[in-house]
Amino acid sequence: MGRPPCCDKANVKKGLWTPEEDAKILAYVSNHGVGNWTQVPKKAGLNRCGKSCRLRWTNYLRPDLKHEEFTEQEEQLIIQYHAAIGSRWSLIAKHLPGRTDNDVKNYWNTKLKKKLAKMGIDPVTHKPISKILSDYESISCLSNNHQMRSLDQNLTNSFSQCRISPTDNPETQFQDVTSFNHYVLEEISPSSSSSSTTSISNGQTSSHLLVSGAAYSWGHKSSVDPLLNTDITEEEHNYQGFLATDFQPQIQENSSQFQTIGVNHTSSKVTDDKLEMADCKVAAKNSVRSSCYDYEPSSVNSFVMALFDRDSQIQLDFPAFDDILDY
DNA sequence: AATAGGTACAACCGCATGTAG
DNA sequence: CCTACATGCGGTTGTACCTAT
Repeated sequence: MGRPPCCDKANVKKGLWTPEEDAKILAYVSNHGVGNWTQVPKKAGLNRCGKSCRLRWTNYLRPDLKHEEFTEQEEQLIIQYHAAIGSRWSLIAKHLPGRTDNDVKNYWNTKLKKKLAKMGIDPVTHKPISKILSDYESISCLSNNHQMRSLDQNLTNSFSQCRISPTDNPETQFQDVTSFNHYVLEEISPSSSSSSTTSISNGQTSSHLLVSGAAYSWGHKSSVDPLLNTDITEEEHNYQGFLATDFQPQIQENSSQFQTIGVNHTSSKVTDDKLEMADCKVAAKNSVRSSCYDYEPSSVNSFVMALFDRDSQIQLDFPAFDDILDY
């Protein structure tokens, strides 16, 4: 029953790879191509686990990998993606040509976390640390107080809200939607409680939505928090300025991955059926949620609200991640 | 020169999911 | 349909190198 084991785990070599071992992997791949990693140790003459060989190839030996320092632009992209989707390193790495998930993860853990902390920004929530601390103080004051019930009510409300993009007219963001099936979201403005209609094509690719979403969440210089619609702190303003300064998503005309990233967010077809399914699902769910919008942010629970709020925003902006955030 | 502490990053581990048999 | 392995992923560890004392 089942397949035979890939290797004898007790007798395989572990630890750093030697140049000779690297040469064997490279020779094997150039002769046989990539894949069938369980056979690689035997055929390449290596005393390693196939899984280890695959990892060495994907993280280090692949010819398309960059081995130089991360650029300022890559750094800002990582921060923006992390703010939007958290530590989904493989997803983030897909948008940084020549970088692996391991590269991005290591760079985040060794450099970027510290850099943000120095700026007074919490690397987990991407919110000012001073604000988080004051929110924790406020929350701790609630323990003997029946305000907890209203907090609970507000959390419930946060799940059911939709919010207007703080940037431009959505119609300018999603062009050419008529060529695809598209879905209509009823979105309720938090300030006016009035509704407007936004057409979102299910033909958007996740990469385009990612960049546009991250850019308008953090890349503008407004003095209003795009998530909470309240005044922001100095640290937060500086952080947004830091991300916005000289930042232009890289446009590579001949690269399908980055072809239409930019200010227009022109539509492009999704080739992955799963993405289309996710878009449909979220569109339907959001249209239901929007009907019961009734939430006013308060300073007491703004930290917790910000977390749930951000996830709601992500679900709107990045339908492909719906399953991840569907708690 | 010795060594303790910090840093960077390669590699491993364990889990979840997909799939061959 | 079930079992066990392959694959992909994120978290963690190990180790080489650097710097300060």
